[in-house]
Amino acid sequence: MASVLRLGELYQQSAGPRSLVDTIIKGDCVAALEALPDQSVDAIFADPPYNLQLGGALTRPDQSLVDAVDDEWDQFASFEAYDAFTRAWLLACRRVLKPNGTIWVIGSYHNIFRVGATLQNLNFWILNDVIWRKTNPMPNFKGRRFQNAHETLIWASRDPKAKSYTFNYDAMKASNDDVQMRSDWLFPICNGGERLKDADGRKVHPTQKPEALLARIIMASTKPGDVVLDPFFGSGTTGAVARRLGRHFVGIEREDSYIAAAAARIAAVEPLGKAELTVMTGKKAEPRVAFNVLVESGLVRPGQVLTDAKRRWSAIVRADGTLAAGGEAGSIHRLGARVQGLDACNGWTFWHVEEQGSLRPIDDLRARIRKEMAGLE
Amino acid sequence: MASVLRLGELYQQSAGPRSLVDTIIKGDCVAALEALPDQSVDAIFADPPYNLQLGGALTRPDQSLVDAVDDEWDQFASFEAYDAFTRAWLLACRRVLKPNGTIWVIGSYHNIFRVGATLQNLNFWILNDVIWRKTNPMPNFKGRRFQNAHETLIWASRDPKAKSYTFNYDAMKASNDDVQMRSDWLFPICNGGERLKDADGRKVHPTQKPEALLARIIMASTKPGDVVLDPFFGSGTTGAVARRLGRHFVGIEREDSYIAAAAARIAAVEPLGKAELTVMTGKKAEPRVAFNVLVESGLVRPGQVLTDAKRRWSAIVRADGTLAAGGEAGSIHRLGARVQGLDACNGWTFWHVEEQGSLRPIDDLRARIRKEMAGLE
DNA sequence: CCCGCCGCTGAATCTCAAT
DNA sequence: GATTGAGATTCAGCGGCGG
Repeated sequence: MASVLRLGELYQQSAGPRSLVDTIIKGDCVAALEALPDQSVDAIFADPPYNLQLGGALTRPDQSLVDAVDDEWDQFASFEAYDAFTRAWLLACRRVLKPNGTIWVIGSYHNIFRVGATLQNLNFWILNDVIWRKTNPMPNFKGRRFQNAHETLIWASRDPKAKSYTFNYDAMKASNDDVQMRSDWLFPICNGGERLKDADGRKVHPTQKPEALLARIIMASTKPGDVVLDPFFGSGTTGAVARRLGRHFVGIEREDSYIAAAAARIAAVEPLGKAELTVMTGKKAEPRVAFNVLVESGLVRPGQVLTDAKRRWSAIVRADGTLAAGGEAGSIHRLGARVQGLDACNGWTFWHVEEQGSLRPIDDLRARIRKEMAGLE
Repeated sequence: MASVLRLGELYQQSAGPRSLVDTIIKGDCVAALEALPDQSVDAIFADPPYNLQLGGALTRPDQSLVDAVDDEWDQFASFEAYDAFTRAWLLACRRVLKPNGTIWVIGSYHNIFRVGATLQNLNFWILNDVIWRKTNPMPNFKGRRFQNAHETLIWASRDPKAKSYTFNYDAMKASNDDVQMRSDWLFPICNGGERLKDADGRKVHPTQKPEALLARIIMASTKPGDVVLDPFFGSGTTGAVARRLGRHFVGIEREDSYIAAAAARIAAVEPLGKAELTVMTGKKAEPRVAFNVLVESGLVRPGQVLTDAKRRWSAIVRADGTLAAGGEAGSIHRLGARVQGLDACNGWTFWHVEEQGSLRPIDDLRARIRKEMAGLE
């Protein structure tokens, strides 16, 4: 039986029969869940091990070493072992989830497909998959793949018949400039002051999630006073955000160091008053539009000739979204600099296309695309 | 055995042994794939049935009916049936894929988790999951979920050991404002003039994919002249884009109406010329020039002093094309690593020579040699 | 006090040809 | 197949430090 750590008297109303509310239960996820009654939590957020299967060490171009997630808890012998683990904790979660409750699971391509298939096999009903787009992901240092710039969340109800799950549609829409909240969300990764550090300045947990992500999840799919279970509590982001937003939490965690850090973190949280429990909206930057978007959209054709404003230089558009001129090739910026013999050049304003007899900078074409994308971040 | 429809004489060079190249094979995916030899295609793009499992009819707020994907080919009795189907066509694809080939599969949350898990079970190696963010997705009319604004693609190599798969990293980066291409892509859904319509103005295929999406995929992961297989050819977007971009295609499709539309569409495509199709490459593709070539050509003299960009370290050039510093000697790379106390170092960018008062990396001198060499060809 | 430069870092399945 | 060695490879953001 797992031992229970109560967080002082964070919530008076949690005393009595709901004795595990607002606590961190120390122990293995499946065993610890036995302490909870059937159908006792309103929502679940789960950030299970991703089973990354990393190879050797990875260095950046400056030869510094990437601090890999190589913790023991992320090691599985095989996909079968990972599937068995996934099935076990999802089944345990299913028992304690209320019939109209929903579950969120986050993962990467290493594990999320197995998690999603297992969810379906256990008769959970997927409501959405949601993409967390990272504003500042780690680059692909060796240039062998696309930059892995997102993680995937699955949001599912307990079973297909459940129609009365909580979804605060109007709050989501109102907080999103009065258009429906989409399934792709943009947030920075957790760093800076929010990132928990130990006395030596080292990160407390290798995969601490940003509070903004949990805030969106909790605001979207729970009501004030609801109980949110996190079976892989880690640094306690779910607990901190739940408390701030006037929800209750139950955390399960095996490692003492994580439990201690999470407990201190949550104790320091100041719950918001009822009035402030409205959703915060993220800033929207002007969408970045790269030159290949013009090519792919057909606004600029491969083979088309670009010139500068005075037709002193010209270049040919290639299908891969680069330019070629005089045996050289490169991006619109590099080649613009190259033909002029400069170190740098803004290709958007330098290169022009002919339209109805007059020259227009390709920046005008980009503006057209941006207009179509307006509001998409 | 499937029947074969040849698309006129689209490609003269495809006659003879490669008799199925640039054709649409009519038939069931798995059976038709038997017509292809082992390890005969460079890349695969697959847009399999999504197994949408839609309930009743869906109406918009104005009571108009949403034209749902309710085609017979999208109906499966169970997840088990869908898994068996997925496993069968992926195995057949695996056989015809070259060892260094890659496969793309697109799907939604209804099916992509099962597809991803099956890919892993069959020993495909996931390289990225890529998110197609839609600029103009259909709203969620009932307001019960987030707007489903994306689809997911999985990009995988044939097996984990395959390291030489095609990825045109430099072209992707150069066309993306000189930063790495991310795993989230923004494209409009296919409509307007690109959307195939029949004589009555009805869409020919319910899930026609945008050409821009296929263009990015083909430009990123194939070379000109490669063969791209699409086992669920549908309206032939893969074939049309492959032909335009100087790649070959093989399509497999069951329905005559789709085959006819695709054949007409592809026949109308104008392939781009060789110059427009040249793919941007990086240093890895350049001919090797050893440091001693610089010494032998006199660009660098024995006894000359090299330093790093900030003049923190220096070394002396020896006549044999090695460097010496502080009693140590070795290649430009080894010695660069040595003086910095690192495991590795790119000597070409680390070491500099003084020229007219300013420091230039010896990589610049190498570029000069390469330019002379290029003129000799 | 501010600005710029520099160093550090984040869930990462991350080289390749020659021998 | 394993080993060796050349040499190619990063984006956004935070914080510290110096001018």
